[in-house]
Amino acid sequence: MGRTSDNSFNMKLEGRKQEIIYAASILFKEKGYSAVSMRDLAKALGMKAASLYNHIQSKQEILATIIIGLAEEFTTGIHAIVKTKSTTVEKIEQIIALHIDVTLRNADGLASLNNDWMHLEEENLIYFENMRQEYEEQFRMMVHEGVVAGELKPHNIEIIIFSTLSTLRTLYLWYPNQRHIDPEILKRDMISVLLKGVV
Amino acid sequence: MGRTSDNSFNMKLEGRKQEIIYAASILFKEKGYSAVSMRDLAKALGMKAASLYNHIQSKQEILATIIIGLAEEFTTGIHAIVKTKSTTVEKIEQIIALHIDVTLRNADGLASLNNDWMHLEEENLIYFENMRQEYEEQFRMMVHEGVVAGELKPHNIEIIIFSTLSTLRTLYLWYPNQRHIDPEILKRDMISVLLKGVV
DNA sequence: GTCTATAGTAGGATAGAC
DNA sequence: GTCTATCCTACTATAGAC
Repeated sequence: MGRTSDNSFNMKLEGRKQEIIYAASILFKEKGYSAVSMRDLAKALGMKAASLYNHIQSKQEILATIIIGLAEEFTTGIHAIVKTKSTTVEKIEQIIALHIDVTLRNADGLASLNNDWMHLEEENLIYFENMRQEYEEQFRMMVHEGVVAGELKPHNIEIIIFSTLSTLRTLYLWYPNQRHIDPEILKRDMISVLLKGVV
Repeated sequence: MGRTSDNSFNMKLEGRKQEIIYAASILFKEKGYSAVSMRDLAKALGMKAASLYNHIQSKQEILATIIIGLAEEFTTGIHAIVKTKSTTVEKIEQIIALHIDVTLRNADGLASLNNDWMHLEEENLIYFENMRQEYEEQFRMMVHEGVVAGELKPHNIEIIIFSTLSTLRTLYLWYPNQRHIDPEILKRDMISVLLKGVV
């Protein structure tokens, strides 16, 4: 499956295909990509496995569609944030908001992005790894500038990056159990906890 | 495989079995339990798949041995911490130290605990889920007491628990790339970042 | 304790009827 | 667009020689 030879990632998918991707996201979240069979997926949709192939080319295509679309959202998002003329703290606040927004929209898909990206193949694996590395690099530069400017405490930069990103990346596991929290209040509290601590 | 009918979890394993568990931990971390075959595992150990069964009963036993042992370490650890007559902040500091210690000792195994626990079967799945729930409950009570006593800021308790645990649970992914950091300095900085924030 | 050989099952994917 | 039937491969695990 070539990345440039189809249109799976950026445009809206036809109805049936979108249903398949959506059902797959849920199953992949529960058991992981490798443990979900095409028969499992078909059963969840009330059809037979063979019928899936009228809508998708392969199991691999489903995984790539889920992951690459989300990775591109994060890439686009952080580029927009970097460009703004904000303070470092404001930029980090916007990154927290970005993760919360994406999580609210597609928590299930984020499970695959976090746990099953290594099962991507060929160009998609490389493409994903490059996006992820670039994302971390943008974040790293941001934190570095914040420390130099005296906005952030002079902690080990890697620890700041790790502790912040690990929390944001795991939101997909936690938020579905906390739907009663208003998203705006969640953003405010998350910003407060991550930036100012709990003591 | 019954939990009480063998001694896999608490005592030291014979040499060859331990090598198998160790090699499996690494492979499970890289690709996940379901995507690692017994042939993959055997190849990593320079033997044939059939030979593995002279040392272990099933693939499932390997997973359970990895996960249950670690879960019991955390259970024992948090019970000891709860019993101490420390302030809440001191207890949280001890929990951070506990996670760092376990991660230093067995980062690979923690990948299975975090990502493949749902592939445990029967009693082991129930046993694990109970331990995990109890762990979170102990943590929750601790944070609650800290807020009531005025030691912790009156944030949403669930957000504090989530942000702290998500970072500690993801240490296994991060620490192997940061081996140059002295464990004691890591503990100190992690305590500072998680409790007092970065601003 | 390791091997070869293989049983028995389940996986992804395709062919062709309807 | 969905189905049944099936191909081919890969999986976990066992049997039995050495």
